Amino acid sequence: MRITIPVAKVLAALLAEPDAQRYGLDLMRLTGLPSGTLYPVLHRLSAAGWLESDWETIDPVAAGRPARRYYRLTAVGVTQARQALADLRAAIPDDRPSWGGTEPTGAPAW
Amino acid sequence: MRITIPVAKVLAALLAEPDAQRYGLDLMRLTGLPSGTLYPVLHRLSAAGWLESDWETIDPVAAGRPARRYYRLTAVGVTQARQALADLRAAIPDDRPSWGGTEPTGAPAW
DNA sequence: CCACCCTATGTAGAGTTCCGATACAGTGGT
DNA sequence: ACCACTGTATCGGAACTCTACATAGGGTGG
Repeated sequence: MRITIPVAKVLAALLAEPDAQRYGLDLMRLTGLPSGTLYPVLHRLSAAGWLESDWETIDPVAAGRPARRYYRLTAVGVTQARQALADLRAAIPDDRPSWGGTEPTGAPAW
Repeated sequence: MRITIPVAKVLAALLAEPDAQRYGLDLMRLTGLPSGTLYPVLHRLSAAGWLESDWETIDPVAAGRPARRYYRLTAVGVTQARQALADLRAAIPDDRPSWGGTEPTGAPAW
């Protein structure tokens, strides 16, 4: 499973509340991803066994909207996602290299 | 400038020590990226004005190695890179929902 | 009744990015 | 002669992203 930024956003959204029922449009709002990015990501994660999903059991006519497909992390997915995000955060650490940035004419030693 | 994970790794490596002279092989080691990924990233960052670079002035015969090409962040690059990394970190927030250290193996003191 | 927006999932295709392989060039070892 | 090492760099196919678009039902307005 290749971790990219869209993938990481999806994993972060799912990990934030592992018990919540998440569906496509919901994740689009949480991650800010367009549907053309999100759904392929969900399919890849499912194919990799990180996610499982099933259709909401409602009558679309009665509910007045299309049925949702709910996605949730598998046990494997939770572990892998946590590891992947931890690795990613470790690779992009906070900087703070001694000097505080846009100092007005402070430039000391060099 | 599109921020991807390889791009972010390069920016993080350069921001960690903005004064250091960084060259390709050096950044390959720091970021773990292969040359076929790193050099296109460096070129894209240069084209975007975030990086500038020049050749090391040595005699390769006397030094016993090829000359290096040194890359460093421009003033614009420093600002943009900081912003980009901050945005990325914000997009991939820390989880820790309801987690008691259930790890049987090697989980240290925290 | 058609146009249009809303919820919802999903595909198409162009463009961008990634990364293994490869190239080049010089040093140095066996 | 051949391989390993330090360097920079490109090529090309696979993978990924994302703007459109497709589908489908409900509701509202002209």
